[in-house]
Amino acid sequence: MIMKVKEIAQAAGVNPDTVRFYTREGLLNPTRNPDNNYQQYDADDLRRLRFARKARQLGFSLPEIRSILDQADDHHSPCPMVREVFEKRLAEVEREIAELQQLRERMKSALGIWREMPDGTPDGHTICRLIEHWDEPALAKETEAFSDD
Amino acid sequence: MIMKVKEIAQAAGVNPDTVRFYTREGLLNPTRNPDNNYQQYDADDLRRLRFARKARQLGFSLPEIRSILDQADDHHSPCPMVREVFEKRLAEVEREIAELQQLRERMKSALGIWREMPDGTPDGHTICRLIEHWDEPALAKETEAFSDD
DNA sequence: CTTTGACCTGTGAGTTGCTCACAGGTTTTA
DNA sequence: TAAAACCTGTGAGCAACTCACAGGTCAAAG
Repeated sequence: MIMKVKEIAQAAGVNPDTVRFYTREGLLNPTRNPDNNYQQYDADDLRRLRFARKARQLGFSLPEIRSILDQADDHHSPCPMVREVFEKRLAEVEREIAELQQLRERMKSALGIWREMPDGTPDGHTICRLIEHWDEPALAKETEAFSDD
Repeated sequence: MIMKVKEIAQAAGVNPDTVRFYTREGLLNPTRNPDNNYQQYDADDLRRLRFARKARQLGFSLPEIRSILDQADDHHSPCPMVREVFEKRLAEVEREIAELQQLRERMKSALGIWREMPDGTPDGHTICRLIEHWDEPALAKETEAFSDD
């Protein structure tokens, strides 16, 4: 089963330009139709493309995906690298969640405070002032020099 | 209190190049030292810079921050836009959290299944196969054409 | 048979928010 | 006085696409 760019793109639910991009990035290895120089993708390319998209959803980078795919090509035995990357990624996801949750709590409590303020719902100025006094959760190190205004 | 690039950068805990970048993006309005053409930042610039950094941590974009800052400059009365953007951003954060949590659960349960498999800890191949069969949580629409292999 | 429209080709630029490199001018320090 | 450390603007690079462009190809309609 051979497909042209638009066809494989449709089959995988992606933008044809993404297919072209993945092709030039070496994730897909289509052959050529010698008559017209068009790219010819087969079922294996489709599998690779779908794999790549799913791995992207998991947060793998394109170089990571490419090396996974390459090792699978080489029949290069089980690749422990894949598992390593997967667990590293899981840790990242958990860290991102924690950060975002912290952020959400701070935003929500800020909104709550504003709502309870005498003037009623918070206006823009109030919020600007609040952001100004937002505490930096990290990377506040050499902020001591030139002590504020 | 006048500061040069490196000084204000240090005071805000950012890279001097970020200061230069924000300056050319119009977030900071330093004056010039006519003697040597150096940029001169004052306490107000520092406030703007710190505000910008905090707003960035909340996920505001630079254009958003610039318009907030500009409206504050115009003494343009409380800007309801700010509040709108803030609440929009909060909603985004909550959506991101939900997505990441879903992702985490799927990754963890996958790892759990692998660990319980007869062969012991999952190898790369197993994981590759699992990623291949990962269900797409969304955007699976016209995936029907060219029904897989 | 030719035109039209939809597709294909590769390449280059735009997106976001920085960060770094470069080449040249200035100021400080030894 | 010369080297080190700073300043200047501009331009490129990062990730992962997305889109625009110019030109070639192909299927169907006139």
